[in-house]
Amino acid sequence: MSHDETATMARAGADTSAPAEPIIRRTLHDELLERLRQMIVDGDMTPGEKVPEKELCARFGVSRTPLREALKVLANEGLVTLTPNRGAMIAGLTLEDLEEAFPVMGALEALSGEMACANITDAEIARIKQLHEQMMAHYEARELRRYFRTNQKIHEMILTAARNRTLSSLYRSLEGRIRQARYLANMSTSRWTQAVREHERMIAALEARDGAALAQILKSHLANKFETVKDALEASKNT
Amino acid sequence: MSHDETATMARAGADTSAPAEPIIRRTLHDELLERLRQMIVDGDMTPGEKVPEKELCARFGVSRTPLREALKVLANEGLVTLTPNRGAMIAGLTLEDLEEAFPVMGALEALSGEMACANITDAEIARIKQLHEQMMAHYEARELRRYFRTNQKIHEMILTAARNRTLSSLYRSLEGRIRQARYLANMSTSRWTQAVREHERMIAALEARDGAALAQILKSHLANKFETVKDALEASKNT
DNA sequence: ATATTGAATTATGAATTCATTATACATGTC
DNA sequence: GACATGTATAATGAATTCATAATTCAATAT
Repeated sequence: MSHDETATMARAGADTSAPAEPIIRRTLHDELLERLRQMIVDGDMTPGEKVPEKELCARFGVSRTPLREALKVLANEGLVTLTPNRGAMIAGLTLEDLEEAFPVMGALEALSGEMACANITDAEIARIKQLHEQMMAHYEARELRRYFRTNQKIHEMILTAARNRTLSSLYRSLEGRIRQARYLANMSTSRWTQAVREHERMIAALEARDGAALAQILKSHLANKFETVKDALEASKNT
Repeated sequence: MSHDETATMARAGADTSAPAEPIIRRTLHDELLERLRQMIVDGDMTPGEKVPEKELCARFGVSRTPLREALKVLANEGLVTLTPNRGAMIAGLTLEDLEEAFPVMGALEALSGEMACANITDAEIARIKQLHEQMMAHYEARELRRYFRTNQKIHEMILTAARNRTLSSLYRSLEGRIRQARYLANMSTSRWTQAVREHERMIAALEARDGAALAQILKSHLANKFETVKDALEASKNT
């Protein structure tokens, strides 16, 4: 090392006062948690299915410890049920669960709309309108899958505009549980049309920054969604 | 065994079709989870404090595995923060956290009131009125501690009357985090009086089963509570 | 042939062990 | 004397091991 290092430290070497960016280090269980949650929510593992501890360990190349830690957290979130000495199962969604979850989601979604109107920027509104146009195109083309993804993005953005992480995290947690139900296929044309109309009213309320109106629309929009999910659930019961 | 056992099975032996009551067996981590949560919420461990894994293991007489499983869940709930290789700390409640949590709690509490009015039985109303009388007595006697406990019971009962476990669990989770703040001592007399008045209006709305009114009262009641908690937090910051 | 009991197998819950990382302290250099 | 570097200690994350409970399957009795 050169003898004049301290005197010239700030000259050539990296600026130690602005430490690049902290290396993000994650623990295994945290990584697993995210992946498993994604798998369940995306339907890679269907409700009622046992969670094969051993297989998953092999698949992810980890030992049982972090996997089981992740499972405990998922159980706490309600995505899996954990029976002592009998391991983990993917939690199924009963009709009662749905009937409980939806009013709560309604309240949260309404709040999200209200707060979004109070905090959203013009740029964000523009971006949402843009997504809305995209979504309408998917509707015209009857591309259910893409419609759904864009739809979800819009709701995500409204949630983000509410600027409330507590709200976001609670809502996402509930939303994730619903998504398991795979209700997409069951959406009738009339419901779809209705949903699109509601979305148009949403955009209008958002532009006017009319929180109360947006809250109301979101609430009824969710009721519509509830019917779709309920149909799908009852249909799957009969298989 | 007697030869006529199958024919007379229900006679003398235990009735196998109604198996008494299932033995409730809990896992260690589940037990720990509950205890730790209680300890944190009750303030036995103050925010910022490190969680001494080793010591707790000794205290509860368990190994680190179930303890750490419980800590992961608590971290997910937001009660502790878990930094890789640096262990667990009791999560502190910043002012921002509070400002985020309260609107959400408001929405949930309002929903709770609405649903309670739709589902509550006369017996439950009677019980709540009884608790209310008790609480008023504690108010007159200026017994803050007892007042608070009875108060909490009343809110618990309303939540129960809403008949929605999803709602209950979300609300309790938020409520628990707030309770860390130890805002009790800071309640001014005027606020206390105000709170009592609000409670009287609550009871009236509940008896009339006026969901909208109760929702509104609960919401503003919570806003009042928010101010108290905020004061306490700011006061503790200055120490 | 069917049902029930008991042994073998499998898998889970918990403890222990191992390796890695952070913290505390001491020594050396400027 | 202050700061940095190196070393020792302690604690954490993850793997492995161990014990116990559940499931499976075969054998026996009805």
